[in-house]
Amino acid sequence: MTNGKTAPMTRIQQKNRQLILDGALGVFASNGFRGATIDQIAKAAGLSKPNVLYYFRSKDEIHKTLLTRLLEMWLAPLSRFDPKGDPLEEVLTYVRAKLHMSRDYPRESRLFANEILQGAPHLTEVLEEDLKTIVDRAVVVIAGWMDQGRLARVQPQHLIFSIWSMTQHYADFDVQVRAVLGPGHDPFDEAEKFLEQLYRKMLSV
Amino acid sequence: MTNGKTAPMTRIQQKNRQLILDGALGVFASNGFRGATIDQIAKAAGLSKPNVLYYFRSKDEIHKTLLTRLLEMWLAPLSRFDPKGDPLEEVLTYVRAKLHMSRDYPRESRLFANEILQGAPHLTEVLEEDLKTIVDRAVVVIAGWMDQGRLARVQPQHLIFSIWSMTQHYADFDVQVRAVLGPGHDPFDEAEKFLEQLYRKMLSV
DNA sequence: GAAATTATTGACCAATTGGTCAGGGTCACG
DNA sequence: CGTGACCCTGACCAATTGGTCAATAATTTC
Repeated sequence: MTNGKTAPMTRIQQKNRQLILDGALGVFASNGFRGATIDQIAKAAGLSKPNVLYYFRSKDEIHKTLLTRLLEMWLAPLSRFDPKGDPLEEVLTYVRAKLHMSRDYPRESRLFANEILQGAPHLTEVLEEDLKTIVDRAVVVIAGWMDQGRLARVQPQHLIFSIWSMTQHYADFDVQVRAVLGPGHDPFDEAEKFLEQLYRKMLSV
Repeated sequence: MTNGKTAPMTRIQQKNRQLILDGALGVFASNGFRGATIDQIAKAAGLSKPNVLYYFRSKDEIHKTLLTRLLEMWLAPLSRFDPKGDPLEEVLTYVRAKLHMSRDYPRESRLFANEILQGAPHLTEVLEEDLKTIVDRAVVVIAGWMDQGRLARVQPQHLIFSIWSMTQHYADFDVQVRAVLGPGHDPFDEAEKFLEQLYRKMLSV
């Protein structure tokens, strides 16, 4: 039942596991792991607490499932760099993709931020294997462009960090961004223009 | 006793309140507010739980005290922009100051990040008053430089966001940064060089 | 449509946790 | 050196919370 690969899931299992994960995503994102209670998750999912624990062995398992699913989606765009494409446009496409993810999936961004902030207790091994591998591949592509003189030379890893931090900032620090801007602003729209300017100037040779 | 202004504090009060705040900073930073327990704080401070509650009425009060103190230190460098200085150097000085704060006070950075991530339940009013006021002042100075053609024109608020997000990233997402870089890197040293390049190119007219 | 399987829940438990309190120790100060 | 204010703690409490379980309801299967 907890094994997605072999055990065939009934319709009810499909539906309820999804309800739980959806509810839990919001609860974890806005309260952190320790701050989230199974009761809150159950309520958000529209189920009873024992019923939640019927579909997931523990709170930990819900959290872990969520993180695993999330990580795939989160890292996917990084694998889409095309060495044959126009370097600057490739980077800008990635920046936009990440920014739109922050805008459209802020709960996912916050869940991830929470986890990393706490020292990634459930992610350390994934971080050091999958993540590093994916980033390393992207770094090779980017460094290639720089070697060819098609992109200004900067340390590729930090270029990637800059994209992550600035785009995720608009999801994770949303309240702060809005408090500073005040009413009458569209943070994500403005951010998109700002980031395009920034990377065009920075990366042009 | 809880009022720092009028009531004179004994040596013991001074010392123990400081011990508690120091201990609590670490505990809150690495566990979040809900994840932190008074027992952990007491242990970190080397005091008994009831003794901690002798110096602070509640866990909330410790947290609030910490945030208030922190916010001052955190925002101070933003007020130091000198309209008469060299624009690019002024910005770079601020960037360096923030990066060094991330390096030297990562617990403070994480405490702050945790609070904002949870929607800033204890900071909303401060955020919308003090923070906005300070930022608005800095925005005026920066916009002035741009009007004089001494700095490339970008939206000043987002310039500030970019500095905050990229510098704090190295404290808040430390595990991720180190996982990606692997051994043999000094994240903060590299970041300093990267950020200098970035802002020089971006802000040069 | 009955048996077998799956789904659901109220009631409960043990552990944790924020906070209290009475009583005893310690320190400053006259 | 005595006394009042300050400091500290073991024992305790009520609320919360992760998780269990026996019993019941709903579905599927044959």
